[in-house]
Order: sequence, then C-alpha cells, then structure tokens
Amino acid sequence: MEEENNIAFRSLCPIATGLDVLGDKWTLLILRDMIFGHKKLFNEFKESPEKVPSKMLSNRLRKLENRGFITRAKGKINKKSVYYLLEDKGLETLPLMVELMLFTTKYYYDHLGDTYTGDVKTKMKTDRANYIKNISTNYAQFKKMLVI
Amino acid sequence: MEEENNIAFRSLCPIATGLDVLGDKWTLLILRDMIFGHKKLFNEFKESPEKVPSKMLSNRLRKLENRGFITRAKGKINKKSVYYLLEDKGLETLPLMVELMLFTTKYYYDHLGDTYTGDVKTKMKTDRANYIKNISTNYAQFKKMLVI
DNA sequence: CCGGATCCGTTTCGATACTG
DNA sequence: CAGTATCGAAACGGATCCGG
Repeated sequence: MEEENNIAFRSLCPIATGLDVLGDKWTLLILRDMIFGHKKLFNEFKESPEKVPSKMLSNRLRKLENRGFITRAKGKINKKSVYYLLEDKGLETLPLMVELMLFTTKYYYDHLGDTYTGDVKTKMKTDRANYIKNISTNYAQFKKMLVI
Repeated sequence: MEEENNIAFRSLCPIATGLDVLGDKWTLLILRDMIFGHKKLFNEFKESPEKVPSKMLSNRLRKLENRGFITRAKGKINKKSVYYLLEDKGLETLPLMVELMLFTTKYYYDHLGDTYTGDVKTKMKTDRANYIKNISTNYAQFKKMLVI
C-alpha cells in the first residue's frame, strides 16, 4: 500500500490519541476562551455565547486538567473562587486555534466582510508567527500578573 | 470587558460554527485518511486503525458531504463502488491537520524518537508552507488521475 | 464482495433545578 | 461562585443483516 511508505501518513495516524480533547467541541471552546478571552472562572466560561451546560463544563474542565492542558487553583484571597489557568500544553494549542479561526472565517463568515474578520485574518496570514507569539506572550503576562 | 474590544476574540467566537465537523473525532479521522492516505472507498475507511463503526462512518461521510467538504460519486466502471473525494473545503483543512499532527507528536509521541516522527516534524516546522503545498498538490494529482 | 441499514443495550448529552 | 442532581432525549458502537 502507498500509505505504508508514506512518512506523513505514518506520523499522522496518532492524531487519534489527542482527539478526546482536540476533537471535542466543548474543550476547544474552553481553550479558546482561555487563550483569547483570558477567562479563568467557572462562571466566565458559562457566559460564553455557546451556552455550555454546567455539567459539560465541569466535566471538560476536569478532563483538561487530567490531560495536563490546564491547572486548577483555589483562590487565596477570594476563597470561594477557583482559577483555571493554561499550562504550556494548553497554550500550545494556539496554532491549531488559529487554523480553526482561519478556516471558519473563510467558509462561514467571509460574507461579513473585513470589518468583522479582515484585520485579524490578514494579520494571521501575513505574520502568522508573530501573531501567535503575541497572543502567547499576552497570556503569559496575564497569568503572571494575576493575583489569586 | 477586555474581550469586547479584542478583535481576535470577536472573530474567534464563530469557531463554534465549524465545530460540528472540525470538533468531531470521526470526521477528523476521515479527513486525515483522505488527505494523507488518499482513501476514497467505504471499506478503506473502515480499515483504519481506529476501527470506526460502519454506522458512524456512513453518518459522518454524509455530514461531510452535506457540509461541502467532500463529494460522493458512484463508480462508472466498477458500478458497485462509491467514491468519496475531497472538495476544496475539505482539502483546506490540511493546515489544521498539520497542527494536529505537530501537537500530537510533541505531546504523545515524542519519546518514539526521530525515526518515527522526526523527519516530517522538522519538514513541517522548517518549511511548513511548502509541505502543505506538496501534500495538497499530491491530492489534486491523485484526484485528477483517478479513473472512476 | 461492497456499501451500507437496522437493531439494541449502554453511554453521553443537555436543559433545568438545586445546593454548600 | 462553583459546582451536583436528576431525567428524558439523543448519540454511540458492536453485531448483524441485507440488497445489488
């Protein structure tokens, strides 16, 4: 078979391993909210436009924690708060998020015009590496400055 | 709120629209098999290591067809065959696949060493654009040469 | 043989309600 | 604020069956 000798196919096969997180709607939306929205609290995630049911939310947050994408920290000042923060593994889904954004804006939102999607699209296309680095640095800053 | 003025967040929100395909394990695996394995027949997909149940397979093939990612063509020479082929929309999930591969090899298969993942990883990182173009061209060639 | 459809027990979803 | 409890509806997935 052709694919037996195809290095690309051989090393692609294992994508299945990560798909219980990266092939799931809710975990992707949570990661999006953390990376781009700097969300960190249970109720912040619940406010997202997609209206994740609280059961799904707690389930997926635990999954993300168990898989090492995020960490959970109980508030020290505000003892009733629980902070969910991205680990490296979680933040490194950013390039994938960018592709998700590019694909979605192209095939589902192109008609909305540049006022809605244009700026970030051209930014991502013309200077993808820098765009990713900036968003990533932003999150690292946010995390460092955050007083729990 | 910070995110209200964040163009990245505003245009990222709509990723949800595409997640019924791109946030689903089986559709992603089918797209992988088509893009990298040049699979095209029902039974070829069934042979994948992840063992997709035939019910899921037919369901997801129909979803991919309905969303415009692939087309379905009945065989003309071999009348009992049904060919599933990528449309542009399907092939353009390739950059996303590449990120999925990079992430998965990094976090789940790095210990396997370069013999398994190294070649394609460095290739993707150092010459990502060219790698994508090559895989894409390969599929276009395959599709053009295919006698149905 | 190929491309599914059908059946059926099990799991998951998701909406609403409720609680420490 | 950060979750559980509940419950009917939907989806899953393994096995089998079926028409061409």
